[in-house]
Amino acid sequence: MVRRYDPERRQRIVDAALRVAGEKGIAGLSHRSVAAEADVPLGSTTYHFKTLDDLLVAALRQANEGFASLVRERAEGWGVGADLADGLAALLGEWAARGREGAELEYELYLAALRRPALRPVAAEWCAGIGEELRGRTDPVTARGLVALMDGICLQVLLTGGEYDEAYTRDMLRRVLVNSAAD
Amino acid sequence: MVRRYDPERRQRIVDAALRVAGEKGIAGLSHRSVAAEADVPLGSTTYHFKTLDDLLVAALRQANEGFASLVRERAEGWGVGADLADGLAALLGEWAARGREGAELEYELYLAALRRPALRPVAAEWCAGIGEELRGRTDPVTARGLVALMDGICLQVLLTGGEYDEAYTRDMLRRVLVNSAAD
Amino acid sequence: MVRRYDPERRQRIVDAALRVAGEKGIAGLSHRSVAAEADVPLGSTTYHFKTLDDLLVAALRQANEGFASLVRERAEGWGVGADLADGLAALLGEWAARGREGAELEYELYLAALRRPALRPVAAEWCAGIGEELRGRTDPVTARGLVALMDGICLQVLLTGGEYDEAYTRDMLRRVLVNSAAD
Amino acid sequence: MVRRYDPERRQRIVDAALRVAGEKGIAGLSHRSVAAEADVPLGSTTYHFKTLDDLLVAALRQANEGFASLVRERAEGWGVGADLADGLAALLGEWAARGREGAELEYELYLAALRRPALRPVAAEWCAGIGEELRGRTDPVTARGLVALMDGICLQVLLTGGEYDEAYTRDMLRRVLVNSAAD
DNA sequence: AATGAATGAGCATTCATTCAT
DNA sequence: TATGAATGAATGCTCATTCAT
Repeated sequence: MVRRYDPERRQRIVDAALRVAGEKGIAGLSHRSVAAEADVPLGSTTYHFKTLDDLLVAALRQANEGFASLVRERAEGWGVGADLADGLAALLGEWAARGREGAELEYELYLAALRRPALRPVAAEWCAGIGEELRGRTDPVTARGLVALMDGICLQVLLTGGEYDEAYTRDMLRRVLVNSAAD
Repeated sequence: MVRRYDPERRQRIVDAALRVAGEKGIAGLSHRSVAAEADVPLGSTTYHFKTLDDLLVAALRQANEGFASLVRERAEGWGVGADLADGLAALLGEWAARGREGAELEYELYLAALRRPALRPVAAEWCAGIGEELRGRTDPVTARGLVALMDGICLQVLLTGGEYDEAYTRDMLRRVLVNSAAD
Repeated sequence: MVRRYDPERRQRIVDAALRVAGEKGIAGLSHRSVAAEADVPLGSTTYHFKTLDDLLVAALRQANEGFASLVRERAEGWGVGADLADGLAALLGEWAARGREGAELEYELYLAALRRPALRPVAAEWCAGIGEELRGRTDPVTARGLVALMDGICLQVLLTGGEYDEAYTRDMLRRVLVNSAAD
Repeated sequence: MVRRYDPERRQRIVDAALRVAGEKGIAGLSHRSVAAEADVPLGSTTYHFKTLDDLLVAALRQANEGFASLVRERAEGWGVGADLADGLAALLGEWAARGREGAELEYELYLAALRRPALRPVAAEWCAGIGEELRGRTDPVTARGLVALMDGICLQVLLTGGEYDEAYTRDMLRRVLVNSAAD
């Protein structure tokens, strides 16, 4: 075994972990499976990440970051009211279009956070991106409702294995938004 | 070795599985942990449930049954439009009031279907209860939106550790419902 | 479960055992696998055959019987010398033509008998068929050599996964036979 | 827990596996039985040999090695024709003289290839030793016949529990060889 | 800093056999 | 007579983590 000078090994391990978790779920993530995927000796994963949870947190934080930056980029074009619904529906469309695997992984984060305190803060960041962008474009209660609705729609797509329906999503988001004006 | 005559052992194993999953999460559920909780030999769990998935399915189905019967009972008092929102919001209130642990467990089982195809059909039944009662009280698209919204709201309650807010839920459900008239 | 009147169940279990052993090898034979293949309750296999060895012996005896009767039928046409080589080579051809599965199973018997005394007598019967027919057609030493050669050729076919070559077999058998005249 | 520094553990596990297989047959070989025989923790056997087949392959290869080197050593003295028969018969005599247990073990491993594809290539090596030495001393078809005959003779010795008869073996090998000249 | 080796705990599953019905 | 239920033992295998080098 040649000891390579490999300054990005840590990053490569995280990438591999995301790939493994995407394919086999968080339950399929182990030091061994990650080491194999990263083509790195087993000891290397335990060296860079003392425990599995450490590795999990690093991987999920990176996954979140991708979502957050997507939100930031797209949010510039969002208006208020019906326009906002268009933007959000399109955003979910982009999210879903990246494939079931990534979406599944990010939702598993929710699930895992339910039981693993170490993941709670990471899970909390997931919504933060959208939350920030909604602030100023609608009232807080409506914002909360929008996020809940989007969550529920994503969940249904994943659990039923159906296709994401952007028109339907836009319609529902609009209903929640339009009435906010009347409050 | 005492060989007990125990005609309800199968049921006791399912009950134990629900208890274990409630306490330690699905990840903590194993033939061994269930056997210990049910005070039954290990072989007994594999005898009654060929695979762990079989046991999981039985447990999820039983958990669902409680929710389904709750829906059936309450649905009689539901009207249409705003009244329907009242009924649904109250229903979720009752569900949440039974305590966090039960709700968490049901959601964890529900979300586990994401990665375990064997659970998908059972997860689909979860919504069926509400779905049936909504039929006839609103159009199918609106019904789908209502279920998505309720799902999202429940998820938020569980993940943020906040309290269930019935008034807010009613408000959001109404927004989705009221506009359905205009379609 | 309907308790069928099924007077041939014992036989059906033996047939199923042969099928299972043919497909998965003797190591894959268990009360359960046989019961499933025979579409019979588990208890039925242990009822008719007290132990697994009992079932194994019954199954292998039946397999032998098939080979023995094949030999008896064909042996009528055998002559002496070169003619005998023709007959034996053709016999092996028929044997091999029944498919790898049956041949594998019968050879596994040899292997198993090496370690399981219960199977020794059954294994001994395997060669008896040919032995009898060779008596009178050649001297005992040559007979022994012929059987050894046939055994070795079969073994090579099975282990290398190659095709049975009747012409080559005939040639080799003839060499052993022709020289017997010179002794 | 004493963690021993034991650089030859892998080899000791293979040795133990051969001992176990010799005593209890391949069927009695398990990670546990080998670990016990090698006086090594269970995890050690699965660490060095990912699967039981891997261990089996290593054991078979080592068993073969003994035979192969025996062949290499003796082959120098072999001539052609009848002389070759002398050499081969003597070689089998030496092989058999090492005792029934070793021979039984080597044959059991060899025959196990029937059902375990992983062992097939290793089983093929078994003949390769002789095959190489025969090349140049006779034609390929005759060589194949010689190996088949030797295989069959060894099998008979083991299964009948009889003694190895070198004179008989020489006689039969000669018959196959002598006629090769006439082709 | 890096890693191969090591290890005890745990897992899902299969099994032969026994026994109450 | 049949058979579903039961059970303890065993199996192959994976794993997180530790440690000597």
